[in-house]
Amino acid sequence: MHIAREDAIVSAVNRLLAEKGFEAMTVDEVAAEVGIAKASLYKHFPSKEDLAAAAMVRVMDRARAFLDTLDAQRPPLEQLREVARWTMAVQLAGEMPSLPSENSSLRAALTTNKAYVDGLMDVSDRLGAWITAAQADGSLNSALPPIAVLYTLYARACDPVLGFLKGAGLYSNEQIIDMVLSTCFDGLRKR
Amino acid sequence: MHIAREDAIVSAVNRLLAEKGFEAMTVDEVAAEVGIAKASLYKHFPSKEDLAAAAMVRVMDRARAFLDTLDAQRPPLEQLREVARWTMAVQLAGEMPSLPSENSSLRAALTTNKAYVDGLMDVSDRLGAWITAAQADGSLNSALPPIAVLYTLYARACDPVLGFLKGAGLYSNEQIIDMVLSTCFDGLRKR
DNA sequence: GTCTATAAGTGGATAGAC
DNA sequence: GTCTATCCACTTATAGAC
Repeated sequence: MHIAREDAIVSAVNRLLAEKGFEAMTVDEVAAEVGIAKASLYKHFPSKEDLAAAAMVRVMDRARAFLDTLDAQRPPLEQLREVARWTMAVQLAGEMPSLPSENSSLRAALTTNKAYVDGLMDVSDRLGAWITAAQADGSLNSALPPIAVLYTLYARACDPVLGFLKGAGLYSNEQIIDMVLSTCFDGLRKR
Repeated sequence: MHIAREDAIVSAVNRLLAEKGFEAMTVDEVAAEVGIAKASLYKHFPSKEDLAAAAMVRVMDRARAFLDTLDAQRPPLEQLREVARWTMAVQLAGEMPSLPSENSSLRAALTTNKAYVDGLMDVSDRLGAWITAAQADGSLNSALPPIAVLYTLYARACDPVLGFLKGAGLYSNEQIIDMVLSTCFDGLRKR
């Protein structure tokens, strides 16, 4: 009923955000995709920003659920690689919302959304633990500040290289992910 | 006179595109920054897309001019590294237009703009030659298709990691560029 | 809660005088 | 070529009936 409908709304928002981004997505489209009137949407979510925030909260929840499935016994660098693989798979599946990274009304709305911020903090803490562990065991470059590693991993979720390579039409999704994983962890230089 | 004014227009467009992106930039803002009426703008450029295309053509010209300054005697991998460094410096200086990479009216306008396409092809050809040379001399990972390397380098021009690290406020522009250069060419894994 | 209808505002583009 | 003034399509958001 109520929850199911809001779930359908968030699904539509998530898909449209992945396809066109926040600015190009219109509330009319969301309502049309859900099959309800626009005014009804606003009974569930008070603004377009809140719609996008709800989609981001869901993605963050999906990420945390994925982290829960990982085998805690495996080496930390492997965990990080699996996380990067997952984010790229989500993006290639057309399920990763694409948001403006700066100077937007959406940024302010997101930073004041407790559910989103809490989720982001949780994910960052878990990744941060693996990063420091991987640097301690010598598998990750210790010259890089952990924050730079964290951002580099987050950036895989919106890497335009995935879309470019997909557009080239020469490689499967798995090949694309493997190539970008290679550039991310092994670098362009020959090992 | 005419040329100087159009140059001022393109400069304003370039700055606003770097600051806010194509969709968030309004033609009113461009006119206000140049100090002329909006209708006058449209005497010089027939559409907002053409404004952005002109900015992209200028960036492409700047890139080609930079390529001309490189010492052709140096190893190809060094050339590629210098190109990546340059694109990141331009971005950090707030002079790199940020455009939607897909599904936009702008994409169509750009692909039919001969000056832009020619410039892009020229740059791609020059980078492509260095890429294959670097793979031949063993300095660049030969398992990666050259197109994947090319896109990876292009992506440095719009890498959100630069802005994230700048926002952290802990590092200088030079440090940020060196870190991202390291992750790009050497990878996250320990060497 | 859902709907139709519309308010309120914005942005790209243009008409027409000078 | 530049200006003022305006048009028109579109978008977010809301009012009010059911």
